[in-house]
Amino acid sequence: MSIEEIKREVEEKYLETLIRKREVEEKVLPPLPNVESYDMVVTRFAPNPDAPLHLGSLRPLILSYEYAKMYKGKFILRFDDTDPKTKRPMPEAYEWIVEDMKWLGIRPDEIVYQSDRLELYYDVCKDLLRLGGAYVCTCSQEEFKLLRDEGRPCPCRNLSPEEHLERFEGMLSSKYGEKEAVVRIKTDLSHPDMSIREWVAFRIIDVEVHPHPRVGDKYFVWPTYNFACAVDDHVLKVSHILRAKEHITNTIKQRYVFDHMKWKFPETIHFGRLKLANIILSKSQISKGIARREFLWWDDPRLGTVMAIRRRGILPETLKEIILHVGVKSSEASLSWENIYSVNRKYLDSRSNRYFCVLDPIEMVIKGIERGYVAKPLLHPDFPERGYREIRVETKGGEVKVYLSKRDLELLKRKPLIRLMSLFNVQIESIEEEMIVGLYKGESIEDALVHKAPIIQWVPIDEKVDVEIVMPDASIASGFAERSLESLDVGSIVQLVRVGFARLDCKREGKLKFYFTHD
RNA sequence: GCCCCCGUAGUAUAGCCCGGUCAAGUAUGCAGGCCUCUCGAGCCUGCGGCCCGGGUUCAAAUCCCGGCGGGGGCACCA
Repeated sequence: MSIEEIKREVEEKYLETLIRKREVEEKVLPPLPNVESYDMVVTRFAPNPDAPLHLGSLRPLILSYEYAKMYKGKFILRFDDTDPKTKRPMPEAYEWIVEDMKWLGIRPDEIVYQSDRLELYYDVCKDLLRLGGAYVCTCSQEEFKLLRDEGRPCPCRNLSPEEHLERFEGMLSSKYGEKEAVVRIKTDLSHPDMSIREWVAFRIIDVEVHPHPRVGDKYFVWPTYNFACAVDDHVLKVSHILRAKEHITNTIKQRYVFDHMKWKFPETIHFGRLKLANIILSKSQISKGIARREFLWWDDPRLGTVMAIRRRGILPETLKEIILHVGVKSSEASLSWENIYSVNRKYLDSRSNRYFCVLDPIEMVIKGIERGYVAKPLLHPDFPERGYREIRVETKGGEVKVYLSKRDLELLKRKPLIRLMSLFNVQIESIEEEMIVGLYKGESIEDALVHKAPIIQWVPIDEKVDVEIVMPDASIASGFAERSLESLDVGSIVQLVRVGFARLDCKREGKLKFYFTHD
């Protein structure tokens, strides 16, 4: 039996098993705990819309969504926008987040804005006040901290619920100014973590100075994240909270609200932080950079925002695969562009058609040609059925002129014979500063292979389109590409042969502007 | 300083709960080869790891203790 025959037989007999194996290998999320005790799995993603989504947000987002899908449950997008002052929401960010999610293929079953729900939080607060689970504290911050550090109650703590209810009404009717009164949740006064002791549930914000982008100055008593989050996780019937470990103390704080109210606390999974090596994620770093004009915008190619990587041609499948692979482990994971690229390349390779593009162009004259040529390179070498492009070269006085890339100059110096891909072979005669001279050496591909001639891309001198590529470091590479690219739709991702994958970002003034994806 | 978490190859992940089937699997990376009209993809081979030290046990990546290393939290932020 020849090798071919064996190969064929194996494929025929075991193809099914091979395919099945691949399916099994697909990453499956571990089951969620205690699913049986809920009517439905409900998860939520709760961003503060003070910036667009970034790679770090993807772990809670994708995991929450995927788990809801896995259990045919419900997935809620909740904007945690209860701080008009220090983490003031960006009006545009609400839209951006929805758009980025849509691009990721994630459609929430419900969208909730916490800034619409202040009355609800007030109601729960009053219940809590009545129950003695919370109180209105009018101590100064300094006084309070002194007592707290010693594990002693402040003078407000033991006043009657009626008194606190009255004080709370006072807060709501602007009897107090900023920092003059807060609502505190009663906790273990001797809790080893100081921040947990008697944490703040409501504070007063001067909305004349800091209006909320959605509700303006309508409310000035704002719940803190921990209070609003606790109330909503219960009211929205969230069954499973998937959040990063940085939220562990918040989980402990929120549990006090549930305990006071006799609510059942959702199952909570804390996973480790996702660190992205050499990728800029920090909101403050980004907004400072934009203000200083170091970055173009939130989608600057150097940034790790979803907007940015999307513009560069990273696919949603890639991000999903990476997040599912990383999973829910409680240790930190550090990923780098390398990891993202290799997954993305896997998806991109079969989808992206091939085109020629030369960067830092240099002219080459090829002598000794009798007639004109039309090269017909395949759009994709693995899929001939997709067809080919036509690249025409004209001959004038026995000469053809094309552009090559200066990046190939070293290669040309080492190898006397080269092949212009899908066209013909050329013997290098001389290489000057701005001009290469070559001699036509026939069109046989076999010759080229025998001589191990490098096969390089090229662009005809009179049939070209200007191209600019925004590189990952935001620098711009420019050159020429074959004209068939002119009909490419904006947003398409192609492989520029021997350059790399790139996404067509826009067409402007006869110029094609790409964003470089990766090689 | 005080609380908490984590530690499998360069990176990520499986295994750890319920010790033996793990002389540790997978992906990526790196090295080499094959294939190919791309420096892409594919295929093949190789490199590389249970943080350290004790203990329990016939047997430990898996259980216990200690050390070391890494991370997080300590806001009227989310």
